Amino acid sequence: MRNQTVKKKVSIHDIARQLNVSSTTVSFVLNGKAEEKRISDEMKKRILDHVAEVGYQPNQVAKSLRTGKSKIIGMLVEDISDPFFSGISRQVEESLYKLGYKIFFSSTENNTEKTKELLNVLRERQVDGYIIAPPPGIESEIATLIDEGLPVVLFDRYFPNLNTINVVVDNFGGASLAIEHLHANGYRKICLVTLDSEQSQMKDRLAGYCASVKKHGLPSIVEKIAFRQTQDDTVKQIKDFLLEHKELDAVLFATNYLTIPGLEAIIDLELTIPGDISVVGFDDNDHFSLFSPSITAIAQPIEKLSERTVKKLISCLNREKGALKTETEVLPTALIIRSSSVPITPTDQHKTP
Amino acid sequence: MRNQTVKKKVSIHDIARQLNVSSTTVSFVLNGKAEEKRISDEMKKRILDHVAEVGYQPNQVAKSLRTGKSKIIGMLVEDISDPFFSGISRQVEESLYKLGYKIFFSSTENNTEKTKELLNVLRERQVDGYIIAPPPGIESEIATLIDEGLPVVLFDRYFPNLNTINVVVDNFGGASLAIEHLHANGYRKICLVTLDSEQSQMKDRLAGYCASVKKHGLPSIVEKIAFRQTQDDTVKQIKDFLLEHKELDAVLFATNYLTIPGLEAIIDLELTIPGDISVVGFDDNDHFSLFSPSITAIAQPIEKLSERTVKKLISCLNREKGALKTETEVLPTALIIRSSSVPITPTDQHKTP
DNA sequence: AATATTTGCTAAATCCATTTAGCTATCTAT
DNA sequence: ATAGATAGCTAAATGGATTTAGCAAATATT
Repeated sequence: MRNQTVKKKVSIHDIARQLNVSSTTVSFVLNGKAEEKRISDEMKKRILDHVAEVGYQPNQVAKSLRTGKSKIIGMLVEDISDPFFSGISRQVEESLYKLGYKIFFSSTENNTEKTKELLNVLRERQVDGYIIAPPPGIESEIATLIDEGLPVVLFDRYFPNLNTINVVVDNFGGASLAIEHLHANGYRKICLVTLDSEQSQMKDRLAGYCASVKKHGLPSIVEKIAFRQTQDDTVKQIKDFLLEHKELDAVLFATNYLTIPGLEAIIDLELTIPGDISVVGFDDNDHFSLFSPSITAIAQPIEKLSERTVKKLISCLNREKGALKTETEVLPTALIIRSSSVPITPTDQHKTP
Repeated sequence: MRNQTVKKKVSIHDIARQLNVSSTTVSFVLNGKAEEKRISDEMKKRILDHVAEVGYQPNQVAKSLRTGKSKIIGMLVEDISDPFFSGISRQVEESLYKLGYKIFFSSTENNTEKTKELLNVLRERQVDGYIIAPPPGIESEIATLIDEGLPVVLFDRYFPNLNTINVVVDNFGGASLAIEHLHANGYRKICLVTLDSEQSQMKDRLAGYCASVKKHGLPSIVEKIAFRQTQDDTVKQIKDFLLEHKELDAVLFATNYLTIPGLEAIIDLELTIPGDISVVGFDDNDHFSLFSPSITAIAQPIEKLSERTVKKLISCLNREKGALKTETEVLPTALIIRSSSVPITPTDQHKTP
């Protein structure tokens, strides 16, 4: 009659005691080892019935401690509130949930120190595997995880000199696609507004841009935005840049959180799209078709990316101690053509904004 | 020379053995109970130095098992890829991370059964507290958590007949704000497009709409959209609705994932905003200012909501067994006026789309 | 000097499940 | 009748921490 408020959870020992059997037997039955361990069908039934009746549920923490497995995956994204990452997170969570895994999400904010801490926390919690969009400077920590034989899959970006399993999109090809499209539509002074970043996805997009403009004998005009700055500063910087480069007739924004401030900058300057300047964004967005004009974009295959990432991780988790084949899977991007990049009209040709 | 691949983790016992002390002493020192337990400063230093040197880190799983605390919060949102929820998740994660808590996120998809399972998983994992945007039909499970004295904070929606701690926005007031604004700008046939849902936030928005139109003697025209249907079906339903109600001059969409299909429907019908129909969305979005026309919206205070939710949970977690005061905190919304709802012009008056 | 108190530390129990090693009783084969 | 096999179950160790109860030595008190 004492502890009414806090219901004591029943343990496997309570179950065993109530049935007058040993907890070993109960454990065997509950873990599907009845035959293997030669537990009689009668006993099995008795235990299962009673467990169902009292609604006993094993303490997962104790289980994790003993087995070293947690059925938890640690997932580190750059920013859970970014549509690209939250989209992937959602899909990954759904797939893994169906396989009985739970997920720890955290935002790294692309911050090396925070990520180190997060990895530490995940390790202490004995997560079974890792899905990571790594920030810069985290190579050695990732290498350590790999060395210890832990299942790790990197996505979105990776470290070319690290033997990891990676799932990324064809950033080089995506950027090329954008330039080819703009070029075909008559644009000749195409700039790239990108982040000042050494991460693989950004380097590849830059490389794709450079290769394409070079191929067509166009000038290479690149503006790099510092990573950690306010949205307002970014808008300001892009405005300044556009004012200094009045010759531009098109701009490719290298990532979704440059496209938005970029559009703001263009609107602030009262330039018309695509009359004064044509726009393509790397990374599509649900809303781009509702913008006016609608925004042409390089779409990343979010579903496919999630699916492949999960598949890789799962095969990693299930592998029988065998060495895991490290490989980088590259998924194709798609050009979604909308009105922000319609073919240049004769009268628009070489018009200065 | 054997186990090169799998580094054995050091335990507190290893530390104790290496220093020739008992693990009890090490534990006391590491948990800041040195004075309390009268451990000499000399011993304390010896232990701390050694721990730092070998980089020992306590196994959190073992710790959780013993203490019953996990330093993990379970957070259930409707959909982690929805900007409203991912925004809140991001903020909550950041705040709680600073306080040493990690978070389990999951998307309920507003699905009662999935949520029950999720709550079970969270309980088994011994999370220290819960932050939940509850789906319908989950009252008794929530009540159970409360009965067991577990820290629970509901947000965005709640159950009026349940004694929980809730943090929500003024949905009634927000909807009223929208109608007042539309009315003041000359609109007279204002409909509400909402979800067919009994959840508190939706009921309150509907009530706010009804009260406001009634106050001004306007007709009450409400279209309810089934919750679980495809975006395409939603667009179709809204189109049909608009075609059947050509008298409408303004529409309030009750939630962000109705505003987007709603705008699509309007574009498909080749209606102009706000010429043919004026639009206000409940729940603002970063992109609304870039739409053309830009979209007027009722903004929810995401930061404040996150902050208050975390604060409530923390005080719950830290409370000294005392009864927690159950209360519903209601935060104000703000009307962000943009061009989708500019004052009606004389020539527009009572124009039929 | 004898007793009481304080200091400084530790053995062992505990949290709850899994798993190894092994025991007893029954059955089979010779 | 007896050794060997098998069926059916369990005691105890284990994972890695925290925490209770308490011991021995040093110091203080009378």
